[in-house]
Amino acid sequence: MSRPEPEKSIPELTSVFTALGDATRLELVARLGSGQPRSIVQLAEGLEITHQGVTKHLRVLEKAGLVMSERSGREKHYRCVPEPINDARTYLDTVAEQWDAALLRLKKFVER
Amino acid sequence: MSRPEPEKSIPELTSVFTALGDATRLELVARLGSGQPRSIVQLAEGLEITHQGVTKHLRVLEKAGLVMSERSGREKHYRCVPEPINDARTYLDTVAEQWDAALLRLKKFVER
DNA sequence: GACAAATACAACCATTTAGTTGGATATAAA
DNA sequence: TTTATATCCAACTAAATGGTTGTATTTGTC
Repeated sequence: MSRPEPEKSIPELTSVFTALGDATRLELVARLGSGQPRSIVQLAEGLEITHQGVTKHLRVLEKAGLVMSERSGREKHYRCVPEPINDARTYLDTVAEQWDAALLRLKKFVER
Repeated sequence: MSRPEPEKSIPELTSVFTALGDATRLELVARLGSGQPRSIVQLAEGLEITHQGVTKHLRVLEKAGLVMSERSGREKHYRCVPEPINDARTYLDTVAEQWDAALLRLKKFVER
């Protein structure tokens, strides 16, 4: 009945969703989930945009808190940070629950 | 171990995430979850943007498949459509699982 | 030391986005 | 029938976004 009370602030949530709202970044997210931390060139492998383009996408992910980076020699290694994804998941859970309930109420209402 | 194989296409997913990546639209999503279908003016109530602005946001939500609209007299009523939210949820579930596993592997690796 | 590789910084461009305003159209209410 | 309400369309603006290029800096390799 009550609206979703997010644990994280709305701005934090929107920045996570915005970060996920791009095909290239979803690809990076997928790549970072399949193993060790990876450098920018590694992550850019096979993508048809420049390294700079990838760097920008990684910065978006980093600002949203989805990844962390660490310098190692001349390379910069990015790794995934699961917490924000889980926050977003939790939020979507409550929204989905709310919407399902709303639809149930509506159905009953239509049946008089 | 394998990357998330989305049920829905990547473009569909990104448009859902993009639609959720805005505070006003998250607010609309919350409002639509708490009851009957609502008109544009009803949805715009209390928001400090114009009706046209709200209309635009609703169109983004509709293109992403998150809401449906139906004319009723001079009003247009919007209601929630849960499926895309659930698709997004499912996707985040697999990503989170993948990331947790990646972090576990990394931890074990660091411990030699 | 010279050269190659990985990243960083800055400027630039085209497109999209969030928002506005103004005027038109359709419907409901007086 | 006049008037008010709800939406729609189109044009416009400012800012953000996704991408590029060029140059510089650091670091590893020969």
